[in-house]
Amino acid sequence: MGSGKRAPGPSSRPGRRARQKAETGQLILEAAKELFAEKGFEKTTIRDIARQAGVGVGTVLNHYPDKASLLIAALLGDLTGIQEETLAAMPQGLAFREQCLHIVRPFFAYYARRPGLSRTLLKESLFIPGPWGAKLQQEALFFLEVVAGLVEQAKSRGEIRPEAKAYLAASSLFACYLAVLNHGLSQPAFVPESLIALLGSMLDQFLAGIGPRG
Amino acid sequence: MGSGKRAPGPSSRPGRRARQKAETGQLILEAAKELFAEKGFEKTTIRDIARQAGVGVGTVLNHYPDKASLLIAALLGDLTGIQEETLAAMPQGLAFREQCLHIVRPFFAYYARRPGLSRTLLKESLFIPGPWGAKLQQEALFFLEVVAGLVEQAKSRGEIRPEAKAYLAASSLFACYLAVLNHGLSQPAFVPESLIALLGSMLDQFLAGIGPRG
DNA sequence: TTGCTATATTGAACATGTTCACTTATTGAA
DNA sequence: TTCAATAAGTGAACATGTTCAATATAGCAA
Repeated sequence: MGSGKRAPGPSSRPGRRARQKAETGQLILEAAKELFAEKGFEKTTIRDIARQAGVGVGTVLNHYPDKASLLIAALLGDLTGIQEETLAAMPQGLAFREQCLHIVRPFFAYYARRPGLSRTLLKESLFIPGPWGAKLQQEALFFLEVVAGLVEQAKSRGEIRPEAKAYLAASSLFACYLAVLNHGLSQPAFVPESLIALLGSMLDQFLAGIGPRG
Repeated sequence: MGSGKRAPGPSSRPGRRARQKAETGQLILEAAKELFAEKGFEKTTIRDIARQAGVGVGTVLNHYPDKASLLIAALLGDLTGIQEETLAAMPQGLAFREQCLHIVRPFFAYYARRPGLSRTLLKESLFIPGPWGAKLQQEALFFLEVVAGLVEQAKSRGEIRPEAKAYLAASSLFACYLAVLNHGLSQPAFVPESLIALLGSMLDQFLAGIGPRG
């Protein structure tokens, strides 16, 4: 029934197949990005994506196991890009608190530009099977490592007590980040500034502790 | 096409309609509980539920706006029950840390008995529209209030410094609770004990703070 | 060139959540 | 009692994510 490859092409040298597959995958991804951005996740059907990419429906699901994976694929590149930029542009001499907020700010700005898709990403990202779910989780784990590293650096500056468990602290802070993000996305309007302020308060409290001074 | 009410019944006194509706809703809810518990959320179709309840497909969706709401309805009663029991059975003289863990333990035990449904609940509970989503969120907010109240009590016992912001602290702790829950449900086996231990460590760190002593 | 195998592609078929026009029962008024 | 209005109930129709057997191509060996 199918007509095989879309564009047979004249050349038959080795590597052709892999290149074709990569190109098709890219075509699908571009179409998905465009349509998700334009119409949102739920209003975009896989058939829409296939049509826009000039490809059969089955081909889309051959490259990405399900629609949620397609969303992750569409946004993950942006997210890792933001992460890299932000870490590369980390100013010197910032306190731990400000370092954390410096990382978070561009992410919140990104979410603010596409609250609908961000909502869906946050929701769909939970318990996703397959390689794309794993990639997203890997990204989160890398995030954790980064924050844990910042904690260690802050220790050496005397900003954080030496006996504090860095990874545990990073986990708690990441939990707060996600909770604040969830709260922000649950509001009708996503307001990054107030969310950053909220996260800042949490950071302060976490640094100071709430137990009796001693 | 439809045959109207399932059991017309002889009596026609007022209030009949409301009672019938409540009964039908209950029938549907029981069927949903049973099937969700037996086959899990995704393997249970709305048609299954309708058949088990002896009711048409449309009737199910007339009582609950969508499948996710049906899951919330099926579990929410249990959750509020656990909450009430746990609060009523709170031992006297417990430290704040132990009070928190005392509340969390029965919930984790509940999730451990149905990890699949708990996963789905956690995922589907994000951004659910309609009355059932609101009910679940209300439940979470009540939880927050309870923890904030415990913080205030701990203040008066001198266990928590007076200037600590109670609601902010409760929010951070709830965030950690959710993150630990998510982590546990992401593992192949949900092990309450180790999760409780993890949450305990977070509580300790949160009470002590990680900033320099002074 | 000629076959053979593995792989990419395809759309029809399927499963299932959801919508909706229609039927029937309840209720209160005439 | 009769009847009009309202509400509850119903399943066919629909929309869409996903599966899969069929098909065509690429890569490669003889």
